[in-house]
Amino acid sequence: MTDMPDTDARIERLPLLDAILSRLRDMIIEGQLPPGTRLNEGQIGQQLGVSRTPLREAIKYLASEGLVELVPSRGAVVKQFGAREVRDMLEVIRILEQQAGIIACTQATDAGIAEVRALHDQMLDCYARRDRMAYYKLNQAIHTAIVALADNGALCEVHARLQTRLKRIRFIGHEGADKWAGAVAEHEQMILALEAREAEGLSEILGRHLTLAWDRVRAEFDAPS
Amino acid sequence: MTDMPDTDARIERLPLLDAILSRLRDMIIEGQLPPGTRLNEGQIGQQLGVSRTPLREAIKYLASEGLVELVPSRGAVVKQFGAREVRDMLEVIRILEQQAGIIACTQATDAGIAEVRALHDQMLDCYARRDRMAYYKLNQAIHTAIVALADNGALCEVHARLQTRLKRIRFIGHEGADKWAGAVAEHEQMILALEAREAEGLSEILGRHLTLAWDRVRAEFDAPS
DNA sequence: ATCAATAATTCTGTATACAGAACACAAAAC
DNA sequence: GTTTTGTGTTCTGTATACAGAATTATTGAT
Repeated sequence: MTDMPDTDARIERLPLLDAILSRLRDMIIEGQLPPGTRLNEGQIGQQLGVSRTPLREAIKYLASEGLVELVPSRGAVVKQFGAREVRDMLEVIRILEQQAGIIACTQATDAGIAEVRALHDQMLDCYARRDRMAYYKLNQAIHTAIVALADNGALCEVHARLQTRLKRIRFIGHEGADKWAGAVAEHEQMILALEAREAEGLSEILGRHLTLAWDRVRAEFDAPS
Repeated sequence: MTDMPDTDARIERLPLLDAILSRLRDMIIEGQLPPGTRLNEGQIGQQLGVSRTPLREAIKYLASEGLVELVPSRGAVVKQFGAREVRDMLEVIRILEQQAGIIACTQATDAGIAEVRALHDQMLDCYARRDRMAYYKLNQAIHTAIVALADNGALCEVHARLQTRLKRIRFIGHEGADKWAGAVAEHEQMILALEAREAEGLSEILGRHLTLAWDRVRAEFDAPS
Protein backbone atom coordinates (compact mmCIF):
# COMPACT_ATOMS: atom_id res chain seq x y z
CA MET A 1 0.00 0.00 0.00
CA THR A 2 1.18 3.49 -0.70
CA ASP A 3 1.11 5.80 2.28
CA MET A 4 -0.80 8.51 0.50
CA PRO A 5 -3.92 9.27 2.54
CA ASP A 6 -6.00 10.58 -0.27
CA THR A 7 -5.72 14.34 -0.19
CA ASP A 8 -3.27 15.43 2.45
CA ALA A 9 -0.79 13.76 4.71
CA ARG A 10 -0.14 15.18 8.14
CA ILE A 11 1.33 13.55 11.16
CA GLU A 12 -1.36 14.27 13.66
CA ARG A 13 -4.90 15.04 12.70
CA LEU A 14 -7.69 17.17 14.05
CA PRO A 15 -10.30 14.71 15.25
CA LEU A 16 -13.54 16.53 14.69
CA LEU A 17 -12.69 18.61 11.65
CA ASP A 18 -11.23 15.59 9.98
CA ALA A 19 -14.25 13.47 10.73
CA ILE A 20 -16.59 16.12 9.38
CA LEU A 21 -14.48 16.51 6.27
CA SER A 22 -14.59 12.79 5.59
CA ARG A 23 -18.30 12.58 6.13
CA LEU A 24 -19.02 15.55 3.91
CA ARG A 25 -16.74 14.32 1.15
CA ASP A 26 -18.42 10.93 1.26
CA MET A 27 -21.86 12.48 1.16
CA ILE A 28 -20.89 14.47 -1.90
CA ILE A 29 -19.07 11.68 -3.72
CA GLU A 30 -21.75 9.10 -3.06
CA GLY A 31 -24.36 11.47 -4.39
CA GLN A 32 -26.20 11.83 -1.11
CA LEU A 33 -25.66 15.55 -1.67
CA PRO A 34 -26.13 15.95 -5.41
CA PRO A 35 -24.45 18.80 -7.30
CA GLY A 36 -26.30 22.06 -6.89
CA THR A 37 -27.58 21.18 -3.44
CA ARG A 38 -27.40 23.89 -0.84
CA LEU A 39 -25.96 22.39 2.27
CA ASN A 40 -28.06 23.48 5.17
CA GLU A 41 -25.83 24.02 8.14
CA GLY A 42 -28.51 23.44 10.71
CA GLN A 43 -29.71 20.20 9.22
CA ILE A 44 -26.32 18.70 8.38
CA GLY A 45 -24.90 19.77 11.70
CA GLN A 46 -27.69 17.98 13.48
CA GLN A 47 -27.28 14.97 11.23
CA LEU A 48 -23.57 14.73 12.04
CA GLY A 49 -24.07 15.63 15.66
CA VAL A 50 -21.88 18.72 15.68
CA SER A 51 -22.60 22.38 16.06
CA ARG A 52 -22.46 24.79 13.18
CA THR A 53 -19.07 26.26 14.00
CA PRO A 54 -16.78 23.31 13.17
CA LEU A 55 -19.11 22.34 10.36
CA ARG A 56 -18.72 25.74 8.75
CA GLU A 57 -14.97 25.47 9.10
CA ALA A 58 -15.05 22.15 7.28
CA ILE A 59 -17.20 23.66 4.56
CA LYS A 60 -14.67 26.45 4.03
CA TYR A 61 -11.98 23.81 3.74
CA LEU A 62 -13.98 21.94 1.13
CA ALA A 63 -14.60 25.18 -0.71
CA SER A 64 -10.88 25.68 -1.06
CA GLU A 65 -10.68 22.08 -2.19
CA GLY A 66 -13.17 22.84 -4.92
CA LEU A 67 -15.87 20.37 -3.94
CA VAL A 68 -18.20 23.09 -2.80
CA GLU A 69 -18.91 26.62 -3.88
CA LEU A 70 -19.48 29.55 -1.55
CA VAL A 71 -22.28 31.85 -2.56
CA PRO A 72 -22.88 34.99 -0.53
CA SER A 73 -25.75 34.98 1.94
CA ARG A 74 -26.74 31.62 0.63
CA GLY A 75 -24.13 29.36 2.14
CA ALA A 76 -22.43 26.63 0.24
CA VAL A 77 -23.68 24.56 -2.66
CA VAL A 78 -22.20 21.35 -3.99
CA LYS A 79 -20.12 22.30 -6.97
CA GLN A 80 -21.55 21.27 -10.29
CA PHE A 81 -19.06 20.63 -13.05
CA GLY A 82 -19.88 21.22 -16.67
CA ALA A 83 -18.52 19.18 -19.56
CA ARG A 84 -15.86 21.78 -20.19
CA GLU A 85 -14.57 21.77 -16.64
CA VAL A 86 -14.47 17.99 -16.52
CA ARG A 87 -12.55 17.87 -19.76
CA ASP A 88 -10.10 20.44 -18.45
CA MET A 89 -9.53 18.54 -15.24
CA LEU A 90 -9.04 15.26 -17.07
CA GLU A 91 -6.53 16.93 -19.33
CA VAL A 92 -4.53 18.17 -16.37
CA ILE A 93 -4.69 14.73 -14.84
CA ARG A 94 -3.43 13.34 -18.11
CA ILE A 95 -0.52 15.75 -18.14
CA LEU A 96 0.37 14.89 -14.58
CA GLU A 97 0.10 11.15 -15.01
CA GLN A 98 2.09 11.13 -18.20
CA GLN A 99 4.94 13.05 -16.65
CA ALA A 100 4.74 10.99 -13.49
CA GLY A 101 4.94 7.86 -15.60
CA ILE A 102 8.00 9.11 -17.43
CA ILE A 103 9.73 9.98 -14.19
CA ALA A 104 8.69 6.69 -12.64
CA CYS A 105 10.25 4.73 -15.47
CA THR A 106 13.66 6.11 -14.69
CA GLN A 107 13.62 6.40 -10.93
CA ALA A 108 11.01 4.16 -9.41
CA THR A 109 12.22 1.29 -7.27
CA ASP A 110 11.51 -2.26 -8.36
CA ALA A 111 9.58 -2.72 -5.15
CA GLY A 112 7.39 0.26 -5.99
CA ILE A 113 6.63 -1.11 -9.41
CA ALA A 114 5.88 -4.49 -7.87
CA GLU A 115 3.31 -2.82 -5.63
CA VAL A 116 1.55 -1.35 -8.62
CA ARG A 117 1.60 -4.75 -10.28
CA ALA A 118 0.04 -6.23 -7.16
CA LEU A 119 -2.76 -3.68 -7.25
CA HIS A 120 -3.22 -4.43 -10.92
CA ASP A 121 -3.55 -8.15 -10.30
CA GLN A 122 -6.07 -7.50 -7.58
CA MET A 123 -7.99 -5.34 -10.00
CA LEU A 124 -8.01 -8.11 -12.57
CA ASP A 125 -9.59 -10.32 -9.95
CA CYS A 126 -12.33 -7.78 -9.41
CA TYR A 127 -12.85 -7.56 -13.12
CA ALA A 128 -13.18 -11.33 -13.31
CA ARG A 129 -15.79 -11.19 -10.54
CA ARG A 130 -17.42 -8.15 -12.18
CA ASP A 131 -17.11 -6.36 -8.86
CA ARG A 132 -17.49 -2.83 -10.17
CA MET A 133 -17.07 -1.10 -6.84
CA ALA A 134 -13.85 -2.82 -5.84
CA TYR A 135 -12.59 -2.49 -9.41
CA TYR A 136 -13.25 1.22 -9.35
CA LYS A 137 -11.36 1.73 -6.11
CA LEU A 138 -8.37 -0.30 -7.24
CA ASN A 139 -8.38 1.54 -10.52
CA GLN A 140 -8.03 4.83 -8.69
CA ALA A 141 -5.43 3.33 -6.37
CA ILE A 142 -3.33 2.22 -9.33
CA HIS A 143 -3.32 5.66 -10.92
CA THR A 144 -2.47 7.18 -7.56
CA ALA A 145 0.30 4.65 -7.06
CA ILE A 146 1.84 5.37 -10.44
CA VAL A 147 1.89 9.06 -9.65
CA ALA A 148 3.41 8.24 -6.28
CA LEU A 149 6.26 6.42 -8.03
CA ALA A 150 7.52 9.77 -9.26
CA ASP A 151 8.21 10.52 -5.60
CA ASN A 152 7.07 14.12 -5.83
CA GLY A 153 4.82 15.26 -3.02
CA ALA A 154 3.40 18.24 -4.83
CA LEU A 155 2.61 16.11 -7.84
CA CYS A 156 0.77 13.56 -5.73
CA GLU A 157 -1.16 16.25 -3.92
CA VAL A 158 -2.32 18.05 -7.03
CA HIS A 159 -3.25 14.80 -8.70
CA ALA A 160 -5.17 13.61 -5.66
CA ARG A 161 -7.07 16.84 -5.47
CA LEU A 162 -8.25 16.66 -9.04
CA GLN A 163 -9.06 13.01 -8.68
CA THR A 164 -11.20 13.76 -5.64
CA ARG A 165 -13.21 16.32 -7.55
CA LEU A 166 -13.87 13.84 -10.30
CA LYS A 167 -14.69 10.90 -8.07
CA ARG A 168 -18.32 11.80 -8.04
CA ILE A 169 -18.44 11.83 -11.81
CA ARG A 170 -16.35 8.82 -12.59
CA PHE A 171 -18.12 6.87 -9.90
CA ILE A 172 -21.06 6.53 -12.22
CA GLY A 173 -19.16 4.03 -14.31
CA HIS A 174 -21.96 2.92 -16.56
CA GLU A 175 -19.62 1.71 -19.25
CA GLY A 176 -20.66 -1.41 -21.12
CA ALA A 177 -18.82 -4.70 -21.09
CA ASP A 178 -16.82 -3.86 -24.22
CA LYS A 179 -15.53 -0.53 -22.94
CA TRP A 180 -14.76 -2.07 -19.63
CA ALA A 181 -12.73 -4.80 -21.29
CA GLY A 182 -10.92 -2.12 -23.26
CA ALA A 183 -10.01 -0.25 -20.12
CA VAL A 184 -8.67 -3.41 -18.57
CA ALA A 185 -6.56 -4.07 -21.65
CA GLU A 186 -5.15 -0.55 -21.42
CA HIS A 187 -4.23 -1.14 -17.83
CA GLU A 188 -2.47 -4.32 -18.80
CA GLN A 189 -0.39 -2.40 -21.31
CA MET A 190 0.35 0.26 -18.71
CA ILE A 191 1.75 -2.25 -16.28
CA LEU A 192 3.84 -3.93 -18.96
CA ALA A 193 5.32 -0.62 -20.07
CA LEU A 194 6.01 0.33 -16.47
CA GLU A 195 7.71 -2.96 -15.69
CA ALA A 196 9.80 -2.61 -18.83
CA ARG A 197 10.47 1.00 -17.82
CA GLU A 198 9.56 2.14 -21.30
CA ALA A 199 8.83 5.79 -20.61
CA GLU A 200 7.58 6.66 -24.06
CA GLY A 201 5.23 3.73 -24.24
CA LEU A 202 3.87 4.27 -20.74
CA SER A 203 3.25 7.93 -21.41
CA GLU A 204 1.49 7.13 -24.62
CA ILE A 205 -0.80 4.58 -23.03
CA LEU A 206 -1.57 6.75 -20.05
CA GLY A 207 -2.51 9.52 -22.42
CA ARG A 208 -4.78 7.28 -24.43
CA HIS A 209 -6.32 5.84 -21.29
CA LEU A 210 -7.25 9.27 -20.00
CA THR A 211 -8.53 10.37 -23.38
CA LEU A 212 -10.81 7.37 -23.48
CA ALA A 213 -11.92 8.10 -19.94
CA TRP A 214 -13.01 11.49 -21.16
CA ASP A 215 -14.90 9.93 -24.04
CA ARG A 216 -16.77 7.75 -21.62
CA VAL A 217 -17.61 10.70 -19.38
CA ARG A 218 -18.56 12.88 -22.30
CA ALA A 219 -21.25 10.43 -23.22
CA GLU A 220 -22.85 11.17 -19.86
CA PHE A 221 -22.93 14.86 -20.67
CA ASP A 222 -24.23 14.48 -24.21
CA ALA A 223 -27.00 12.19 -23.08
CA PRO A 224 -27.74 13.19 -19.51
CA SER A 225 -29.80 10.54 -17.82
CA MET B 1 -4.88 42.23 -18.56
CA THR B 2 -5.98 38.70 -18.06
CA ASP B 3 -9.04 38.29 -15.93
CA MET B 4 -7.46 35.74 -13.64
CA PRO B 5 -7.89 36.99 -10.07
CA ASP B 6 -4.98 35.13 -8.58
CA THR B 7 -6.41 32.00 -7.06
CA ASP B 8 -10.09 31.61 -7.84
CA ALA B 9 -12.65 33.40 -9.90
CA ARG B 10 -16.23 33.60 -8.73
CA ILE B 11 -18.92 35.96 -9.79
CA GLU B 12 -19.88 37.29 -6.43
CA ARG B 13 -17.59 37.24 -3.46
CA LEU B 14 -17.99 36.91 0.25
CA PRO B 15 -17.00 40.28 1.65
CA LEU B 16 -15.51 39.48 5.01
CA LEU B 17 -14.06 36.04 4.37
CA ASP B 18 -12.48 37.29 1.21
CA ALA B 19 -10.98 40.30 2.92
CA ILE B 20 -9.56 38.18 5.70
CA LEU B 21 -8.12 35.73 3.20
CA SER B 22 -6.39 38.49 1.29
CA ARG B 23 -4.99 40.06 4.40
CA LEU B 24 -3.71 36.76 5.75
CA ARG B 25 -2.16 35.76 2.45
CA ASP B 26 -0.42 39.11 2.24
CA MET B 27 0.84 38.83 5.78
CA ILE B 28 2.31 35.43 5.02
CA ILE B 29 3.77 36.31 1.64
CA GLU B 30 5.29 39.56 2.81
CA GLY B 31 6.92 37.76 5.68
CA GLN B 32 5.00 39.58 8.36
CA LEU B 33 4.08 36.10 9.51
CA PRO B 34 7.26 34.12 8.94
CA PRO B 35 7.15 30.35 8.36
CA GLY B 36 6.72 28.43 11.56
CA THR B 37 4.77 31.20 13.25
CA ARG B 38 1.72 30.17 15.18
CA LEU B 39 -1.09 32.46 14.23
CA ASN B 40 -2.78 33.61 17.36
CA GLU B 41 -6.47 33.89 16.68
CA GLY B 42 -7.14 36.42 19.38
CA GLN B 43 -4.37 38.75 18.35
CA ILE B 44 -4.84 38.54 14.59
CA GLY B 45 -8.58 38.82 14.95
CA GLN B 46 -8.18 41.99 16.93
CA GLN B 47 -5.62 43.27 14.47
CA LEU B 48 -7.99 42.72 11.56
CA GLY B 49 -11.01 43.86 13.52
CA VAL B 50 -13.00 40.65 13.21
CA SER B 51 -14.05 38.04 15.68
CA ARG B 52 -12.47 34.64 15.83
CA THR B 53 -15.22 32.79 14.01
CA PRO B 54 -14.76 34.13 10.48
CA LEU B 55 -11.03 34.29 11.06
CA ARG B 56 -10.92 30.61 11.86
CA GLU B 57 -12.92 29.85 8.75
CA ALA B 58 -10.39 31.74 6.68
CA ILE B 59 -7.56 29.84 8.34
CA LYS B 60 -9.19 26.54 7.43
CA TYR B 61 -9.45 27.76 3.86
CA LEU B 62 -5.77 28.64 3.81
CA ALA B 63 -4.94 25.28 5.32
CA SER B 64 -6.59 23.56 2.38
CA GLU B 65 -4.67 25.93 0.17
CA GLY B 66 -1.46 24.74 1.75
CA LEU B 67 -0.20 28.05 3.09
CA VAL B 68 -0.86 27.07 6.64
CA GLU B 69 -0.68 23.86 8.60
CA LEU B 70 -3.22 22.75 11.18
CA VAL B 71 -1.74 21.22 14.29
CA PRO B 72 -4.07 19.83 16.93
CA SER B 73 -4.70 21.88 20.03
CA ARG B 74 -2.15 24.35 18.80
CA GLY B 75 -3.97 26.12 16.04
CA ALA B 76 -2.38 26.93 12.73
CA VAL B 77 1.24 27.60 11.89
CA VAL B 78 2.59 29.16 8.73
CA LYS B 79 3.76 26.32 6.56
CA GLN B 80 7.49 26.00 6.21
CA PHE B 81 8.74 24.44 3.02
CA GLY B 82 11.94 22.47 2.85
CA ALA B 83 14.25 22.35 -0.15
CA ARG B 84 12.72 19.11 -1.28
CA GLU B 85 9.18 20.43 -1.24
CA VAL B 86 10.16 23.57 -3.10
CA ARG B 87 11.94 21.55 -5.73
CA ASP B 88 8.90 19.31 -6.12
CA MET B 89 6.56 22.26 -6.51
CA LEU B 90 8.80 23.93 -9.04
CA GLU B 91 8.95 20.71 -11.00
CA VAL B 92 5.18 20.50 -11.14
CA ILE B 93 5.03 24.14 -12.18
CA ARG B 94 7.52 23.34 -14.89
CA ILE B 95 5.41 20.46 -16.14
CA LEU B 96 2.30 22.60 -16.17
CA GLU B 97 3.91 25.58 -17.86
CA GLN B 98 5.57 23.47 -20.52
CA GLN B 99 2.34 21.77 -21.45
CA ALA B 100 0.45 25.04 -21.29
CA GLY B 101 3.01 26.56 -23.60
CA ILE B 102 2.67 23.73 -26.09
CA ILE B 103 -1.09 24.03 -26.08
CA ALA B 104 -0.88 27.81 -26.32
CA CYS B 105 1.27 27.61 -29.43
CA THR B 106 -1.44 25.81 -31.32
CA GLN B 107 -4.59 27.38 -29.98
CA ALA B 108 -3.92 30.76 -28.43
CA THR B 109 -5.42 33.78 -30.10
CA ASP B 110 -3.13 36.41 -31.57
CA ALA B 111 -4.70 38.89 -29.20
CA GLY B 112 -3.84 36.69 -26.25
CA ILE B 113 -0.24 36.43 -27.35
CA ALA B 114 -0.14 40.17 -27.86
CA GLU B 115 -1.23 40.65 -24.25
CA VAL B 116 1.63 38.52 -23.04
CA ARG B 117 3.98 40.54 -25.23
CA ALA B 118 2.61 43.72 -23.67
CA LEU B 119 3.30 42.41 -20.19
CA HIS B 120 6.76 41.43 -21.30
CA ASP B 121 7.51 44.90 -22.61
CA GLN B 122 6.29 46.41 -19.38
CA MET B 123 8.57 44.04 -17.54
CA LEU B 124 11.52 45.13 -19.64
CA ASP B 125 10.78 48.68 -18.58
CA CYS B 126 10.91 47.65 -14.96
CA TYR B 127 14.16 45.86 -15.59
CA ALA B 128 15.60 49.00 -17.18
CA ARG B 129 14.53 50.95 -14.09
CA ARG B 130 15.78 48.15 -11.81
CA ASP B 131 12.37 48.19 -10.18
CA ARG B 132 12.59 44.75 -8.61
CA MET B 133 9.14 44.76 -7.07
CA ALA B 134 7.26 45.69 -10.22
CA TYR B 135 9.48 43.34 -12.21
CA TYR B 136 8.67 40.51 -9.89
CA LYS B 137 4.94 41.05 -10.17
CA LEU B 138 5.02 41.30 -13.96
CA ASN B 139 7.19 38.23 -14.10
CA GLN B 140 4.53 36.27 -12.25
CA ALA B 141 1.81 37.80 -14.37
CA ILE B 142 3.54 36.69 -17.54
CA HIS B 143 3.83 33.10 -16.42
CA THR B 144 0.21 33.19 -15.33
CA ALA B 145 -0.80 34.68 -18.66
CA ILE B 146 1.03 32.01 -20.65
CA VAL B 147 -0.75 29.33 -18.68
CA ALA B 148 -4.01 31.15 -19.27
CA LEU B 149 -3.42 30.96 -23.01
CA ALA B 150 -4.01 27.23 -22.83
CA ASP B 151 -7.57 28.15 -21.90
CA ASN B 152 -7.89 25.42 -19.32
CA GLY B 153 -9.47 26.50 -16.04
CA ALA B 154 -8.17 23.60 -14.01
CA LEU B 155 -4.68 24.16 -15.34
CA CYS B 156 -4.76 27.83 -14.37
CA GLU B 157 -6.10 27.04 -10.95
CA VAL B 158 -3.52 24.41 -10.10
CA HIS B 159 -0.74 26.59 -11.41
CA ALA B 160 -1.95 29.59 -9.46
CA ARG B 161 -2.16 27.60 -6.27
CA LEU B 162 1.41 26.38 -6.52
CA GLN B 163 2.60 29.81 -7.50
CA THR B 164 0.92 31.29 -4.43
CA ARG B 165 2.69 28.87 -2.15
CA LEU B 166 6.02 29.79 -3.65
CA LYS B 167 5.47 33.53 -3.68
CA ARG B 168 6.91 33.89 -0.23
CA ILE B 169 10.08 32.11 -1.30
CA ARG B 170 10.60 33.62 -4.69
CA PHE B 171 9.80 37.03 -3.32
CA ILE B 172 13.25 37.10 -1.78
CA GLY B 173 14.76 37.63 -5.19
CA HIS B 174 18.33 38.23 -4.14
CA GLU B 175 19.70 37.29 -7.52
CA GLY B 176 22.66 39.30 -8.72
CA ALA B 177 22.76 41.49 -11.79
CA ASP B 178 24.13 38.72 -14.01
CA LYS B 179 21.44 36.19 -13.07
CA TRP B 180 18.79 38.82 -13.44
CA ALA B 181 20.00 39.65 -16.91
CA GLY B 182 19.98 35.96 -17.72
CA ALA B 183 16.37 35.62 -16.60
CA VAL B 184 15.39 38.58 -18.74
CA ALA B 185 17.10 37.02 -21.74
CA GLU B 186 15.18 33.79 -21.14
CA HIS B 187 11.96 35.71 -21.06
CA GLU B 188 12.85 37.36 -24.33
CA GLN B 189 13.34 33.94 -25.90
CA MET B 190 10.05 32.76 -24.43
CA ILE B 191 8.12 35.55 -26.03
CA LEU B 192 9.79 35.05 -29.37
CA ALA B 193 9.02 31.34 -29.36
CA LEU B 194 5.46 32.06 -28.34
CA GLU B 195 4.94 34.63 -31.06
CA ALA B 196 6.43 32.23 -33.59
CA ARG B 197 4.20 29.52 -32.12
CA GLU B 198 7.16 27.20 -31.89
CA ALA B 199 5.86 24.73 -29.34
CA GLU B 200 9.05 22.73 -28.98
CA GLY B 201 11.19 25.78 -28.50
CA LEU B 202 8.82 27.40 -26.04
CA SER B 203 8.57 24.25 -23.99
CA GLU B 204 12.33 23.92 -23.94
CA ILE B 205 12.89 27.47 -22.78
CA LEU B 206 10.15 27.32 -20.17
CA GLY B 207 11.76 24.18 -18.81
CA ARG B 208 15.17 25.76 -18.65
CA HIS B 209 13.76 28.90 -17.09
CA LEU B 210 12.14 26.96 -14.29
CA THR B 211 15.21 24.83 -13.77
CA LEU B 212 17.27 27.95 -13.34
CA ALA B 213 14.68 29.36 -11.00
CA TRP B 214 15.21 26.31 -8.86
CA ASP B 215 18.97 26.79 -8.95
CA ARG B 216 18.51 30.31 -7.69
CA VAL B 217 16.20 29.20 -4.90
CA ARG B 218 18.41 26.27 -3.99
CA ALA B 219 21.22 28.67 -3.23
CA GLU B 220 18.99 30.14 -0.53
CA PHE B 221 18.59 26.74 1.05
CA ASP B 222 22.23 25.76 0.83
CA ALA B 223 23.32 29.03 2.40
CA PRO B 224 20.42 30.13 4.61
CA SER B 225 20.82 33.76 5.58
C1' DA C 1 21.62 28.56 41.08
C1' DT C 2 19.33 25.00 38.56
C1' DC C 3 15.79 22.12 37.88
C1' DA C 4 11.18 20.01 38.94
C1' DA C 5 6.65 20.43 40.08
C1' DT C 6 2.75 23.09 40.33
C1' DA C 7 -0.24 27.01 39.80
C1' DA C 8 -1.88 30.73 36.80
C1' DT C 9 -2.72 32.26 32.38
C1' DT C 10 -3.42 32.03 27.64
C1' DC C 11 -5.24 30.00 23.65
C1' DT C 12 -7.74 26.65 21.09
C1' DG C 13 -11.98 23.98 20.14
C1' DT C 14 -16.84 23.90 20.35
C1' DA C 15 -21.39 25.51 21.39
C1' DT C 16 -24.69 29.05 21.63
C1' DA C 17 -26.85 33.65 20.81
C1' DC C 18 -28.29 37.25 17.98
C1' DA C 19 -28.89 40.33 13.80
C1' DG C 20 -29.89 40.64 9.15
C1' DA C 21 -30.63 38.67 4.60
C1' DA C 22 -33.02 35.37 1.75
C1' DC C 23 -37.03 32.57 1.11
C1' DA C 24 -41.89 30.98 1.23
C1' DC C 25 -46.37 31.64 1.53
C1' DA C 26 -50.53 34.14 1.72
C1' DA C 27 -53.37 37.96 0.70
C1' DA C 28 -54.53 41.81 -2.20
C1' DA C 29 -54.50 44.35 -6.58
C1' DC C 30 -54.86 44.35 -11.48
C1' DG D 1 -55.89 34.07 -13.31
C1' DT D 2 -51.67 36.25 -12.82
C1' DT D 3 -48.75 39.31 -10.68
C1' DT D 4 -47.44 41.93 -6.78
C1' DT D 5 -46.81 43.00 -2.10
C1' DG D 6 -46.46 42.11 2.67
C1' DT D 7 -45.45 39.15 6.49
C1' DG D 8 -43.58 35.29 8.92
C1' DT D 9 -40.09 31.87 8.84
C1' DT D 10 -35.76 29.94 7.94
C1' DC D 11 -30.96 30.27 7.25
C1' DT D 12 -26.62 32.52 6.98
C1' DG D 13 -22.98 35.54 8.97
C1' DT D 14 -20.78 37.15 13.00
C1' DA D 15 -19.97 37.70 17.84
C1' DT D 16 -19.65 35.89 22.32
C1' DA D 17 -19.33 32.37 26.05
C1' DC D 18 -17.40 28.45 28.06
C1' DA D 19 -14.54 24.10 28.76
C1' DG D 20 -10.29 21.97 28.28
C1' DA D 21 -5.57 21.65 26.57
C1' DA D 22 -1.11 24.08 26.19
C1' DT D 23 2.00 27.37 27.62
C1' DT D 24 4.11 30.26 30.83
C1' DA D 25 5.24 31.79 35.35
C1' DT D 26 6.12 30.69 40.01
C1' DT D 27 7.50 28.31 43.77
C1' DG D 28 9.89 24.73 46.22
C1' DA D 29 13.52 21.32 46.44
C1' DT D 30 18.11 19.78 45.64
